[in-house]
Amino acid sequence: MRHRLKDVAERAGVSVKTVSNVVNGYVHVRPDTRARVEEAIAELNYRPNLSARNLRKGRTGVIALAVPELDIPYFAELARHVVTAAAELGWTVLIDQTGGGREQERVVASGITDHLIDGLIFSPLALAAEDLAGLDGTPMVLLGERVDHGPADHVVIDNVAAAREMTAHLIGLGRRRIAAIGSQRTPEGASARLRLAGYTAALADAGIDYDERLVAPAPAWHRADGAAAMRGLLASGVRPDAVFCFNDTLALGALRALHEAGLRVPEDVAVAGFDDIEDGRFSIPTLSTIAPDKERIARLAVELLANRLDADPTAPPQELSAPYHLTPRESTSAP
Amino acid sequence: MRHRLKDVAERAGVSVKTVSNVVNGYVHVRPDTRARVEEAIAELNYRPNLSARNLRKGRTGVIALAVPELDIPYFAELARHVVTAAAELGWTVLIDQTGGGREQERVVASGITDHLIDGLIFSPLALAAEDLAGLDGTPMVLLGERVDHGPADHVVIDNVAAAREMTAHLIGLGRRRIAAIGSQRTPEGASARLRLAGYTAALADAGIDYDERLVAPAPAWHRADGAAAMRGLLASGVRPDAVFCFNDTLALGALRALHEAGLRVPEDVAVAGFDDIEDGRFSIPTLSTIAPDKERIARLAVELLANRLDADPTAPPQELSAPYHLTPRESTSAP
DNA sequence: AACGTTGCTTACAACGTTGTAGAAACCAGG
DNA sequence: CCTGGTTTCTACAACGTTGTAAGCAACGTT
Repeated sequence: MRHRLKDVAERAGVSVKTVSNVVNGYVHVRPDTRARVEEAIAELNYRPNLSARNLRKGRTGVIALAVPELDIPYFAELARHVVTAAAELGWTVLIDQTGGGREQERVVASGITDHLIDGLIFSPLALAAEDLAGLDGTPMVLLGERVDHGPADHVVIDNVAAAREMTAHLIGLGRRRIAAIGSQRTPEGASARLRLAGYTAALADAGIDYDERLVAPAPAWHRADGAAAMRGLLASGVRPDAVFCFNDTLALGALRALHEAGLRVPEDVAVAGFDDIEDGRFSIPTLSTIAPDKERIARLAVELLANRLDADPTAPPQELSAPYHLTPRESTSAP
Repeated sequence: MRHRLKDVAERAGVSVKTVSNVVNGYVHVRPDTRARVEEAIAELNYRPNLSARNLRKGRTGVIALAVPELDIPYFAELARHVVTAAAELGWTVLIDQTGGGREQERVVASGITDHLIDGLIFSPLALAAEDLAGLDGTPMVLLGERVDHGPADHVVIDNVAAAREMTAHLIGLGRRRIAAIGSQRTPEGASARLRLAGYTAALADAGIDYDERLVAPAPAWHRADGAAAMRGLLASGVRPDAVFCFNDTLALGALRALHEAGLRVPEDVAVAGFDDIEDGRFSIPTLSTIAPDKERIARLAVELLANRLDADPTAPPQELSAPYHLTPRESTSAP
């Protein structure tokens, strides 16, 4: 049923290698030979066996993208861009879902690199630098937070600056009791730490005292966590007039909790998020956010990988920064 | 840098095949030999070359999941479940994004099956039965709409019954002018046709006349399309007291448009969706929806694939049905 | 006529793995 | 110590592809 080069060769009356040459677009093939071969290929509906080709070439044409969870919209949107950018280079993307635990991420980082993929784009939550030490072979690009001076390329955005800018935006609306949702004390919370740092820096810039009671932790960054954190803040009796959520799903949860509490957004409480996911453009109210250039992030990651594959694989790791911009919407509009 | 069976064999002082036997858990290996080999494997950090193994075995351990768009939450959630179900069988999932066009889907259906994957789970939008004819080899499971009596297994939910049930639910609230958003006349719109059929059936059941002006098409099923369709309905002067959207993202867009028009949900207009995506549990108001059992769908699909791979590959195609249930939330609560 | 040059094609080996078949070592029972 | 059976191990070939090197025409140049 499934044909091989040999079958095509017999049918066209040429050698196996000539068929291979036609398939690979080698120039020195007589037009009539090429035509005969192509005809045979079409008749047999021949398709190359990629495993064999990979074995021979040492390349698979497949890269992996590992993200914590696909149904977090940010990662899904990112995945789309990575798939698109990779397709332009003729690569297929194998998407892996780590679940975000450190152990699972370690498995992905070390395990999946089994010759099946040429490279890995990895958006880790929990992974530490030492987990990456001694990984042989497969080139890797890290997305998001720096795994401090790890041995791999990475693409980041300036979380501190972005968080600071968003907090300053809230202050600019005249808000003074600005809560933050999403802090994390675990080692996994690298993004949380940086965004918190931006938040406190902006408060300091404006001469506003940091109030610990206004900072709510969130174990994960799902809608439910945002809603729970917001309810917690309201129940504790602090009365924020603005909330900076460390990502958009948290913010959507917070919007929901505020709605349930009968508070108006932005009149009573302004709400800001981070990530610019599609939902935020249609939520009620629409959500102000930090919009990282996801397409750029994806493209840079793919290019870094391509570089490491084609050029010097031993070059020192690079860190590239992707742009973002603050996108104000209804949830922080002036009343 | 990267080691082969041969390297391990030399280090352990045994033949290549013995190492292979150890790696594959073959029983008749003396404990001390096994120990020596395992030690060598550990020292060299040996990992099998999957391309070579695949070439030899004719299996890759990879299945593909092809969906139109990853950043449509329904597909992202589905993808998560498929990845989880496949992992239990030791399979890796390669996720492919077709974009939903017929030509692209045809390429995926015929092209990706290039020996790189053992099977394909495919959620097509546009694909027609004739595109699947004459696909050799790779087993495929279709999700969602039946490609009429195509040559492949598929997992469906009863769209007509579900849509009918939801429409009846709206009628049960006392609504009589019930709009539908999401109809499509293109051949791609198989889901749209079935859900529309359920809608009209429910109207007929209740003795309500079908009013064409209440049915709004949507080229795609994104939030923006839902919002646009809703605005269109309102602008046209029809005054629906309920809207059944053919999926949740359309419904979220419709909620937004209603909000902008100053209409209250559910007091003025009840809104219902389909798919039960996470957003709908936190939107304002929360969204009534049809909740298909996504986990079940994923599991059935993976099992069908496993069956076809391990058991009789020539068995006649099966069609399995997954359950769903109507989940009422705020957007259709009694005023 | 002998010579390189170029264009086209081919035989062979190799990529790293595992199935097959069989050799070697071991064991138990006579 | 031999016999027959089991356990343990190995040599070889094969999976389908492509790189290498080399062969064979056909050509134009000396």
